[in-house]
Amino acid sequence: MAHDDPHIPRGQPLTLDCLTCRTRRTAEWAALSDEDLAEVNATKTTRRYQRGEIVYAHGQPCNGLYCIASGTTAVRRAEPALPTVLVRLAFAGETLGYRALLEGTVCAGDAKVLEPSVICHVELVPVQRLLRRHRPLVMRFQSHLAADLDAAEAGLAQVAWLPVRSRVARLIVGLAERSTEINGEEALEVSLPMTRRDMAELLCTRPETLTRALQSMEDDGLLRNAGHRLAIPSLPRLREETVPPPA
Amino acid sequence: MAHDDPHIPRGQPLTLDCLTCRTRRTAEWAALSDEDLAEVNATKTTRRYQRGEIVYAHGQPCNGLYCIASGTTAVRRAEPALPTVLVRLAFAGETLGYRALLEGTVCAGDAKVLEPSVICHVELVPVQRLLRRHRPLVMRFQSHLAADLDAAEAGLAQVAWLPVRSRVARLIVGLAERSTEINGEEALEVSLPMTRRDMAELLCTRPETLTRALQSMEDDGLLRNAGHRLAIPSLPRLREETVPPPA
DNA sequence: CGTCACTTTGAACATCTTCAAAGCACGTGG
DNA sequence: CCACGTGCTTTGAAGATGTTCAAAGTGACG
Repeated sequence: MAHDDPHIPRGQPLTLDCLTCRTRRTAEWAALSDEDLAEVNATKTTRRYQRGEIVYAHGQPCNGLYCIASGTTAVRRAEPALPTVLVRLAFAGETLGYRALLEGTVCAGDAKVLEPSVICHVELVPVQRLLRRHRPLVMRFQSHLAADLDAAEAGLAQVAWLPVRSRVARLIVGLAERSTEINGEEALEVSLPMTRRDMAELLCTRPETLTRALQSMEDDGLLRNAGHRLAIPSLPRLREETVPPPA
Repeated sequence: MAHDDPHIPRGQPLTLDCLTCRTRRTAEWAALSDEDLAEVNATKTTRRYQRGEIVYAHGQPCNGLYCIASGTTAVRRAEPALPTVLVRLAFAGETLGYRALLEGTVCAGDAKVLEPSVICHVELVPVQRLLRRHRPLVMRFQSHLAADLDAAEAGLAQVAWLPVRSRVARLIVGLAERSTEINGEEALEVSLPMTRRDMAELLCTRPETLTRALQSMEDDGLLRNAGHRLAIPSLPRLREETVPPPA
């Protein structure tokens, strides 16, 4: 897979209506009235992204917002003199690039699409105009900031106290909870739309260590079919792995 | 030292004027006019805190804001089923507890004073009133949120890519930069107002590992006098330690 | 069907953690 | 004023955990 190939043909533009978007109620834009949203809708552009395409790049000046209609993207963070690190995944309904916009800074990292996605782009100026007159929208973005901070701090807590195996378990449980409505004891599947390298970065470890952790969990019957799609025989049993080991 | 003793006598109240506060220009309140600030000043209370005193505790409903007039406090984060972790230090001029206030949640962790401090408390209601009518103040808090997120993500990047020794170097360089105006090649001192345990948590490691890292840096002539106050013979040389080791 | 990237495996090694014990520093009470 | 207790820090040794490098598998896609 042409993971880092910059020559991927760009997807075709397509049309999509904010007012009837699947994410209408979850995205930041839920704070807007139909009229205001129509304004966003009129100025936005939509296109398909293939796996591996860059949404925005580190150091790039903010040129608006990106709203994920469908798909998953990896949000990386660049730190001077260090390789970038994958800090979080963004799913359908989430808005990308909002921090650079709110703070008037350049992008602090990269956003790269993990699976074929549809992403809308809203120009800088219309958003700024809306933010100026629309308090609830500001509050929504503020909440997003708070949620991201929360997640980042939770990540630090986990790295500080948990071994790799437990962190893997937490990631999988989290994805399982988000991907399906859980039905008690039933077996369920979860897809990992990222490479082992990405997943390793998200967990602050290396791909080899991650493989071994997954392997050991499979040996213990906590997982099956360790590829990019894995089955969970018992979510409760997997959950037991999310706390520090007893010893 | 009565680190965890809840029976520490509470410091005496004292008066302090926001308008002439040393942090007038740096704190969030810099966004306010003299008139608005006078309103804060009228309703706030000020008191001294001793080392070890709790400013706010995990799970506690938000009862306003805490503004550090002087001193340093440790901000911890609680994650279910895990010990709390020290996620950042807050210095004079910083406001504590703002996230719970903005988001209307309970406190996500504890804030504990590290050295004798003076901290003002502003009641919930006056702040909410100000936030409702004062855009720039909202933006200031938003920026604080963004800065904290930035720091948390930087922390993740460092844990992901750097060994303990480099992380220690980064922490010390950061403290050195914040504590004094740097004068080129000169030797300088930096105080560590926290225990080895706290510092270890901040770096996502254990106290023993931290001690050994400091020891090895002292052996290499990068530090001297490794107690709670340490001297830096050459900041540039220490800076070299903040990048991944060559091998 | 060959290529290329990703994944897995193995073995050696480095780093970090754990547990136990000794050394210090400071405040308390005799 | 000194002795003692308590908690923090340091040290040591052993072992677990995680990393690195190299090489062999695997799978997708041209």
